[in-house]
Parts: sequence; C-alpha cells; structure tokens
Amino acid sequence: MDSVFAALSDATRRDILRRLLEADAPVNVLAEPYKISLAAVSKHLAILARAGLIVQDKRGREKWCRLDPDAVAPAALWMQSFGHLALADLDALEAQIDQVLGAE
Amino acid sequence: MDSVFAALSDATRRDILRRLLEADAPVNVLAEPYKISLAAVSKHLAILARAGLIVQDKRGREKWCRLDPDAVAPAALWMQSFGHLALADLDALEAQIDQVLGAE
DNA sequence: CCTATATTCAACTTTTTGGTTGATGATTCA
DNA sequence: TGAATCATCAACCAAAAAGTTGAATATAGG
Repeated sequence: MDSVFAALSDATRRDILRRLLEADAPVNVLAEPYKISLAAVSKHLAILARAGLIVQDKRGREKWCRLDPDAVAPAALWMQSFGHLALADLDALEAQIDQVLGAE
Repeated sequence: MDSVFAALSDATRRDILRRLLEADAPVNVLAEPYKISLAAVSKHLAILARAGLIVQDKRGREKWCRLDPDAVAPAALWMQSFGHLALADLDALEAQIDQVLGAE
C-alpha cells in the first residue's frame, strides 16, 4: 500500500492516471503535455507500474500503458474507513460497502 | 493533495492515524509502540500535521494529537472516482477489506 | 541497408525522507 | 529549588525521488 500512496503523491502521475482513464496510450503520447523530459515521464510510468496502477505492454516499438484500477482499491478502502470510522462503527462500514457496490 | 498522499505512504504514519481513530493521545503515548526514537515520531507527526490530517494542541508539557478526518476527503474522492470501475466484484472487495482490516 | 522513431539506461545533481544522537526549552512535582 | 519528564531542535547520515543529458537498444519503414 505504501507504493500506491507514494505513486499518487505526485500531481504529474495523478494526471497521467486521469488521462489513462479515458484511453490507453503509449509513452510518447503520455509525455507530450508535460515540459519534463521523456526519460522523466518514463520514470513516472515505472513508478506507477511498480505500484500496480498501470500495466505496460510493448507493441512494436511503442509501449502502451493501460490502467489497472483494482490496484487502488485497498488504499481507497483504507481512506474510506479512516474518513468515516471516526463517527461510526462496523455497521457504517458495511453501509459504505453497500454504497460502493450499489453505485456501479 | 500531494501532502496527504505522501503522508499516507508510510506505514508508521498510517498506524498512528489508525490509533488516533480510537482516542486522542500525546506524543509520547503515540511513540511508545515503535522502536524508532521519539524525535523520529515527532517528525512523523509534523508531516501528518502539515498534511492537515491531525491537529496538535499543547496542554501542559504534553502535546495532544487528534484527527482531522475531513482533510482526507479530497484525496479519498479522487481515489474513489479513479477506482470506481473496479469495485464491482464482491469477492475481491471482501478480500481487500480483510487485508485492510487485518494486515495493517 | 540506413535512418528515423520509441523507449530505456547510465551517470550525475539536487532535494526530500527517515533515521540517529545530543542539547535545549518548557513544565510538573517532590 | 532542583530533578525528572515531554517535546522539539540542530547537525548529521544514508537512501530514495525527481530531474537532467547523452548513449544505447529495438523496431519500423523507405
């Protein structure tokens, strides 16, 4: 879970994830909006991959990136329980789970 | 939001937050379970305070810490919207909850 | 085959993080 | 008053993070 939170602590990486929510993309396309070097973006992607948040798939000379949103679930649940358990108990946690499941 | 995610990326700090869910506590009590120095714990608490996750209140020679769970809300919302697609599988969700509540 | 493209690697710098120890400032209390 | 307690500060260290530039590796395509 450390690596997931650490990966999310950088605004550039969060922005990359947000964009991958819309469509898979190769490294050079992901790098384009930022003014940092391509190598720097490549490192950001490696951090996201190490945290499990993305998977990379080499196709030809391009390396396509796609999300693995499951990886964020344990950390998201941790935050959810932290944000609400102060006021409620396990019943409330179950209600939250129902809410998450119902929202689909 | 950077500072919130960064604060949560350390297991000791998450453990401190978890314990503060149960009761407010002064620095020396919070430091007791860990084998690191008191100064190190003091730094962890400063990071949590800088992220807004706790507030510190000096009472006599003790400095009491209490949660401010609202501070986690923007980050939690970000994660929820990001992970939204993935939380539909009940078995996976239960496994994740066990992991979150048990291992941490 | 040759060249351009896509990506990473290697080496380096700077800043941040997490830890230490020892000194210091407050505060409590015998 | 004086000793013990609570917490932070200061200086330091080692490791990791975020960035750079330049070289290297693969692949695509004329």
